[in-house]
Amino acid sequence: MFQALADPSRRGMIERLSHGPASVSELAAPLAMSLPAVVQHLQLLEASGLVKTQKIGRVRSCVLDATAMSQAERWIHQRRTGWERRLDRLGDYLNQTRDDDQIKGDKS
Amino acid sequence: MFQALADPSRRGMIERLSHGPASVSELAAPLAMSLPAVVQHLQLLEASGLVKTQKIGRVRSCVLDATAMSQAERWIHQRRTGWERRLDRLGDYLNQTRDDDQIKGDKS
DNA sequence: CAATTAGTTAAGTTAATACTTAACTATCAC
DNA sequence: GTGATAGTTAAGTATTAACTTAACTAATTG
Repeated sequence: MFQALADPSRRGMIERLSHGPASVSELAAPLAMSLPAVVQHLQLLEASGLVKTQKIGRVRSCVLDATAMSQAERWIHQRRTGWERRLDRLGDYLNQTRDDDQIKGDKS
Repeated sequence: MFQALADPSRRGMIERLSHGPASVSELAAPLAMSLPAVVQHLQLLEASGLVKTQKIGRVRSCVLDATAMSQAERWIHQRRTGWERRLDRLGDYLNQTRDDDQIKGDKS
C-alpha cells in the first residue's frame, strides 16, 4: 500500500480521485505518459486496495477506497503517537525529577 | 517520504523507533541483511525527514521525527476525508430526492 | 458497416532499488 | 598500544519498477 503511494504519478491519480470518480482517460489526461503506463499504475493502485474500478460499456470508472486509505493513515498515526507518548512520559519524568530537586533544595 | 515508507525493512525500523531511540546495530539486529544495507536504508529514512540521527562517540543514535510522520499522515487524511465528504453529500442528495419523491406522492 | 473511441495485452528497454563483499576509520576497553 | 566494537565508504550485481511502442479487442457513433 505504501509502495503504491510512493510514486508521484499515482499520488496524482489519488489526488484526482479524492475530488470524485474518474475514467482511465481522465486520470491519464494530466500525466505526461502513454495510456498503457497509466493503466499499469492503475493496476497497482487497485492491487493495493486504494482504488476500486468497474467497467461499464467501454469506460472503466475508478473510485477511491476510503477504508484502505484510513488503514495507511492509521499505520502512520499509531507509530507517531506511540513515539509521542514516550516523549511525553520523558517530559513528565524530567519535570518530576526537577521538582524533586527543588524539594530537596538543590540549586537549579 | 512515501518512498521511504514503501520498503518493509524501513517500516520495520520505524516500528522499532516508535518504541524509542535506537543505535544502528539495534536497528539492524532483527533484519536479515548486512550492516551497510541497513545504513543505506537509514540514509533514505533520514533524507526523507522521518528519522533524525546524531553520532555520539562511535554510536549513532536514531529517533523518529513526529513532525514528518504527521505530514505523511495528513496527506492521506486530507485525500480520504475530501472523498468521504463527497460521498456524504451524495448520500444527502439521494435522501433529499427520495424525500421529495415521497412528498410528491411517488410510490417507493 | 466503417470509423472512432476507450481501454487492454504483450514484449522489450532503461533506470532505480536493494542488496552484496571488501577495505577502511574512528572510538573505546584493557 | 593492541584488539575489539560501531559504523562508514566504495564498487559491483541482480532484481524490480517505470516506462515505451505496436498490435489488438470491444463498445459507440455517423
